[in-house]
Amino acid sequence: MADDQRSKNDYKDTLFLPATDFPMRGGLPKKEPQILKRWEEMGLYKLLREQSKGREPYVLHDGPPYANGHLHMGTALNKTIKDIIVRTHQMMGYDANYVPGWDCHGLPIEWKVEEQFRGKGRKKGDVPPSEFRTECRKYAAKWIDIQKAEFKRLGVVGDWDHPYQTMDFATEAAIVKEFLTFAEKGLVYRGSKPIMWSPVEQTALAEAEIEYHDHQSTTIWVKFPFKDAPPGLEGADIVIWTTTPWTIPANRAVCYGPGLSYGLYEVESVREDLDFAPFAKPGDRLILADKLAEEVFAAAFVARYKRLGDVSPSQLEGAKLRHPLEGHANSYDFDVPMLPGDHVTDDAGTGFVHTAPSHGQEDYFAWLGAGLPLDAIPYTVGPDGAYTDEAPGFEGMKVFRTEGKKAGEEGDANPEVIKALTAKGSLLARGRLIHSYPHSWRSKAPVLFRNTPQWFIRVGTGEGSLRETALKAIDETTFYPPSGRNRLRGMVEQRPDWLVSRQRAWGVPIALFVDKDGEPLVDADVNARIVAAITEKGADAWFDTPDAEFLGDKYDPADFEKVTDILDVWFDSGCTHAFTLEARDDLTWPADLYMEGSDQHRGWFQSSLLESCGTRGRAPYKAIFTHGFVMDDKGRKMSKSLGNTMLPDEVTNKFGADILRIWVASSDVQEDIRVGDEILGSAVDAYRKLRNTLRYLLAALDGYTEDEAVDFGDMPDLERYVLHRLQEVDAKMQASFRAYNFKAAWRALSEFVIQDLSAFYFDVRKDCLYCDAPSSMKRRATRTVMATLLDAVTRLLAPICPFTAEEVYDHFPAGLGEKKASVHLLAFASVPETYRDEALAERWAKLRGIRRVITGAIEEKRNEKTLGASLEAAAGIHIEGDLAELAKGVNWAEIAITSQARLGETPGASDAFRLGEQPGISVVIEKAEGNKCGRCWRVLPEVPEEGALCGRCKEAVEA
RNA sequence: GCGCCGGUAGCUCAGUUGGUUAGAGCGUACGACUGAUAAUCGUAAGGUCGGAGGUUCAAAUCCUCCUCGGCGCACCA
Repeated sequence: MADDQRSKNDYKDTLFLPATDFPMRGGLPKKEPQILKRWEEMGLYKLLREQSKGREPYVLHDGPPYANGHLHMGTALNKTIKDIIVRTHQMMGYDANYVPGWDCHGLPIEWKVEEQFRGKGRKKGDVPPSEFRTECRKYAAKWIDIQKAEFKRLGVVGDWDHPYQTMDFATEAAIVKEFLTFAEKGLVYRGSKPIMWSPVEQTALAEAEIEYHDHQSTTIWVKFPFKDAPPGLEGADIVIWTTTPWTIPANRAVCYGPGLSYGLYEVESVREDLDFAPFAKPGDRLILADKLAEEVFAAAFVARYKRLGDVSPSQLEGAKLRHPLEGHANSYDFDVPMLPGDHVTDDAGTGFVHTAPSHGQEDYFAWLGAGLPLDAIPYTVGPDGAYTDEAPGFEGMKVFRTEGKKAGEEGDANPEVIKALTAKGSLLARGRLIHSYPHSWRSKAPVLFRNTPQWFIRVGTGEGSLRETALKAIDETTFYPPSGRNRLRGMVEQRPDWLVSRQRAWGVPIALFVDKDGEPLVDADVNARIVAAITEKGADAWFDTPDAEFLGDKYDPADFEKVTDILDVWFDSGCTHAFTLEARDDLTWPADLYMEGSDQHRGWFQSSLLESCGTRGRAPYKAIFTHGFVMDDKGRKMSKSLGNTMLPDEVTNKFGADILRIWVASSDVQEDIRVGDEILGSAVDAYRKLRNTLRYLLAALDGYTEDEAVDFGDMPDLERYVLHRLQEVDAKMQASFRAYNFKAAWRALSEFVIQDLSAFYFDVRKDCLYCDAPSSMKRRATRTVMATLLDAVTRLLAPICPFTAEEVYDHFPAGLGEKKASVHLLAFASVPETYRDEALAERWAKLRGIRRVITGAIEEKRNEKTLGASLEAAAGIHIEGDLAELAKGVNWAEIAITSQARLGETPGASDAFRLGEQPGISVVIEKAEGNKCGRCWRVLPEVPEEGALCGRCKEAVEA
């Protein structure tokens, strides 16, 4: 026994066992930062650009993330996909330059900075705007630095030293210039729109700045007489109900529901058990929704009433009413049209909706939808919540108090309006209601919808409109997936004009002067001075520079008003193509691709489209790719409250960026994708398998040089088959990369590596590799193929796992492959088309089918405990039909890793092993006869005694 | 509520113009090896293709409804 042991070890030294210092385990969390550092030091990005000078450009234009907060899985997904796209195109031979960018302006940063100031005991109103903006700028810059480091950690390659930032002075100026181009084209106009307004803080509020609290409102039922009553409705009044009496002076229409059932009612008697006289009088004729009549009469203290007949909505069509305040302060003597509206229901109220287009979204749209003019909408309430002179008779009265301890409480407006209505006899009833009402989350005071002047970009409709240009541009764009086209198209078809003004501080100014008629001044010289000033000093220049300096000698500042609103941040990001793609020499316009989450159909894809179509007549992109959102492992949205969140940082720290990237590459990113421990676990498993296979290749190729290489024509069938498969996989992967179908590429790669290489080719060739003499043609052919595999697979892996590919490349045998400073400076390998041999592939597919029967037969013996290693076996194979011819001349012992094999013998009777899926093949496994070769472990009759050498090994050892 | 997208084994994905018993890899179980060894190899068990109707000789695939989930729906990036 001791002797056997020794001789075994002796022969072990004569084997050519794999050797490499490439570690089995990646240790990615530690190793990746080191590799990153090296790339940084060698200036990889710069080397890439220098090397690809003159190549056809491929431009993926980065949609800017918001410069606030750490990365989440969604941003990591986004940047990883982009990086894979950029890297694959670079390796396919393009100059794929990637310039990342950031969106810096906007409300979320304002909030954070306000918070900072409040922390120091300063209110926003106390901080000079320029100081406030400086702080916003600092805040954004801080997060850009943090995010930049986080993006780099994911392995994203790009011009991180020169990203674009929407807050750069030159960029702010460029955005202003773009906006002024719209103005020059006559596409900018001042309109009007009701927005949430806090009179206490005198600011517009976003939906997210609103919270809802119970609020007690005075409700009123108001009668509107007909101007010319439709036949049969003479003397009847339309009744509305409202919780905001103060909006009555702004009333301009009454909406009815075209699908509701209405009736004409008459009051017969009122209650007499009261200590006051109800407003309603016997004989009053009222029109009400049938479902609500009873309720209304109860509120009006009507004791008895009768229904006189139906009122069909069609009778109301086109009817005109008189304002309930008609004659008050000698005013309100205009027609109040009745408008159909689907928003009108008979769930509450009267079935008629008091419509004040300056105080409600639905009112506003009902008004515009009826084709009524924007400029007929009054501004009845000012910034302080007080009536303006467009509310005659109520000027200066406040809806809510805005000063002192009682700020937020009801002002004079409601009581005064009610008084006036009562005087006119227009009031039918009044009451109180506690209901949920929007309040400012800062001051907790109630807010109101207030009509304010706003700036719009005209999208328009029909020939020559921006909408038409945009729709045409959508037709000319390629969408991945194709359904994106309809989605974007639908949104562009539906959307209203682009509201671009915001009453905020942190953003690019709407740098316009408005004349006395409300028209923007369009003058090239003035605009040039504005752009020059902002280029030099940023947005502050617009606010701080005296008007005269911009207006020059031609205009009198007294004739113009300076707009102090800022631009919608979507306009900023809509301009990235202009100030990045167009402005930089190392990029091209339009972009080959915009790649973002599907939410950007409504965001950046659209704002960029409109901006570019308005100024340049076409889309700034040739194609759009959309990805889905990151969900938890059950497909649910991630949220802090559910506790199912995961951060990219946790993934890279625990597993490494390459693992995160495999997760991305193996998922269907065009849909929502899931992430969780199990899912990342499979990415880790896949990684391990891949890494080990590459490690095996490195080890098998220890000491390999080109001198050893064998010509394709001189290779055994098996080698040619493997090269065929490599060619197939390479072609498939590159085609998939081109179509942005990474999961197909990943699948092709991992199935090839696992099934064809690890489980088949390597296993079969192990004996040859370890035991044959280095001079043997077969062994040389094997190593030639393995060298080709290592080179090609490493390159194919590089865009997906840039860190590991680099590590593998570092360990390449000295005599192998193209030498560059980094694997990322290489192109994909050119696997020759001549490797393709479909007939050979078909043959091997069948041979592998036969092999499966043999392995199955061996397994059966193992289960019977009569066999351990497959080398203990001798296979007796019988094949019927066409397959028999095919199997001839194949070294089955080698292919099936048995010691011996005989083909074509009479099938073993009933005990022969068969597989249902491989009909006509039967295999009998027996113990191989002979002795075990002490070196290669095959059991052969030629081996004189147990542990001695077989003929092949003897030669190899002696050579 | 409205618009768009999706639901195939525990997980990630294939399923070509509707056409044999719906596939692969991973994971799992069991086993082998101990010369890829915290690796490698083998075998096996897993699916009423979200549900219900319908069209058809034939449906994961086409139609309708339902259900579950996602994105968007104007001061929010």
